[in-house]
Amino acid sequence: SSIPTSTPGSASAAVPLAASSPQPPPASPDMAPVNDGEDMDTAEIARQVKEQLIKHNIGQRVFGHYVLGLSQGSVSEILARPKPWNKLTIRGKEPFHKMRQFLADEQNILALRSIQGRQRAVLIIIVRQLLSQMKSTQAEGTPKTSASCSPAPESPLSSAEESVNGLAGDPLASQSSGLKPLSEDPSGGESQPGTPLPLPGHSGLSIQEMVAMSPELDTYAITKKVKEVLTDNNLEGQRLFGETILGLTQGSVSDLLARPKPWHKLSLKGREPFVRMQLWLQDPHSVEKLMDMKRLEKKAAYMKRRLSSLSDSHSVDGVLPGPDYMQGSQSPVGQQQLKKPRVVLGPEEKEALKKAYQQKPYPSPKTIEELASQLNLKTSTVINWFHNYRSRIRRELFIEEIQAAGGMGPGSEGGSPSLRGSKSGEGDSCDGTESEGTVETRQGLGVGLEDHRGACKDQGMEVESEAGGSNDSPAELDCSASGLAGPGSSCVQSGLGIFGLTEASSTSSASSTNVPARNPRDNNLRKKKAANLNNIIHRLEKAASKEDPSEWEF
DNA sequence: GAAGTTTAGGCTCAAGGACC
DNA sequence: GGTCCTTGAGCCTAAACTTC
Repeated sequence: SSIPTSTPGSASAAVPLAASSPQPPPASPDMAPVNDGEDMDTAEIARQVKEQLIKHNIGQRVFGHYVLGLSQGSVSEILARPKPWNKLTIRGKEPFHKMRQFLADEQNILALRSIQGRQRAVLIIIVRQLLSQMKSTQAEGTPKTSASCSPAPESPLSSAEESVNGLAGDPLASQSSGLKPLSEDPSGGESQPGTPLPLPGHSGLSIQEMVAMSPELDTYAITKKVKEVLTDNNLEGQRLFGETILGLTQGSVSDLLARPKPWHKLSLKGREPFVRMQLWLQDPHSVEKLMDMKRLEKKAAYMKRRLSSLSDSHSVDGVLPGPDYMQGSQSPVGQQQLKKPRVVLGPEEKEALKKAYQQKPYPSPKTIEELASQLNLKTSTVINWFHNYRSRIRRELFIEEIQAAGGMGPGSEGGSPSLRGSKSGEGDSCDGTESEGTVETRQGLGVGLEDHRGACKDQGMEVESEAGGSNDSPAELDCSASGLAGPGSSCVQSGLGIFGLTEASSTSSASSTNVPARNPRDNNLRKKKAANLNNIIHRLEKAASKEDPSEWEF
């Protein structure tokens, strides 16, 4: 009700999304007076707007569309290079009036955030309708196999389709976008990534809807719990769990479990596996089902072996099918020839790239060219390496921060899984720990880490400035004492709202015994960073907790 | 201001190698 | 042989930048 209506001028530009979309929140005529007498700090307004957009995960497109009635490009321009007030025309000043108005009332911001959420929900509903139409028009006689419903990866519907089908109780129809079209396996014998089992309960909601409505989940606690459950039940295989429950490959599961990202750093899509894990943990029959799958797989593997041994004995002239032939029902040879061999960088090449990274985390095209020619690599390989390295360093660094923050997360078990048992010699972990392997062995070294911190400063990743040195929040406090342990807290996420994970992260105290002592300088730095991080998280959560997902309309 | 292009980040897959 | 970890690469999206 407090959302201002659009101005007559901007109304034409601000196109409503759909009939179900809410009232757009642009400023009303009375709220955006063009008062030429006043002087506005356009840079400050732009900065604050930017901050709010980032904080609330609101895209420039949505903001421009609903608040300013401008395109994303224009919003980017205004926010990145706001002109001084005195150089703006009356028309040019209008967006700043609207932005100021937007900032003035938190309801506006929250409304816009819910619009963003609802846009996604509306999309899902549209896709759902399209799908049901498609299904009804499809020939009913065609037997449904996992392959027959498999969307091409490039299909824009594939992801949403998977989400819609995935929980609609139709496991056969649920294929993720990760599935390659060539994976059509009429036998359906092998489980594939992208065929997660239907999730328990919530049958009316798609996974995306659930993700959108989910309160903040403690990703560390969830992965920890999942690992525990899997280990306790002799279900260590990441592949089975990934393909059956998450619809992901083993590699992805490994990554997720070893280096879970904090919830607030994940996009909606990135949160999906965690919601799936959370729902899986809640299912009383989850372990049973997975064990059944394991048994079935074993049986299938046994049958396959028998079959292959039979066919071997019948093969003519020693023409033996290779492993690829066995895996894919289509085309072994042609496919094999099309496949690019994986590039494996040698230690010298990695070393050279790392050195280049330390000097410049964002190398110019010229530098990339030079590096590529020096190392005899393709430029795309060099670009990809930098891309991946930056990304992984960020993640490793964040985990480090969380560890330092007080034993939450992977560190509470005696070191991040990514740090635990790193391969001898290989030691290419992005955290700069090289081959030291464990946290313990890193004790006292601290060299690589510092180097990377330096590098990340260059990238503007330093969080210290974010806190602005203010210590008025419970930043320095231990989570248990800071009052952050309530719902929505990332420190002790014991109450997880509708998803209700229990005893999450109950082992925060364990860290005190497992995290080795560091040198004082390192400790101070970590404490300071952790404090700032807590501060940021606290402020974000405080803001986020004001919005009640149950009020969302779908 | 709109539209097109470039760049970076996020997510994921899957190959290759190491470990058990 | 099965499993896990690491990591190069592909694809998608959002933001920034450029052109008209």
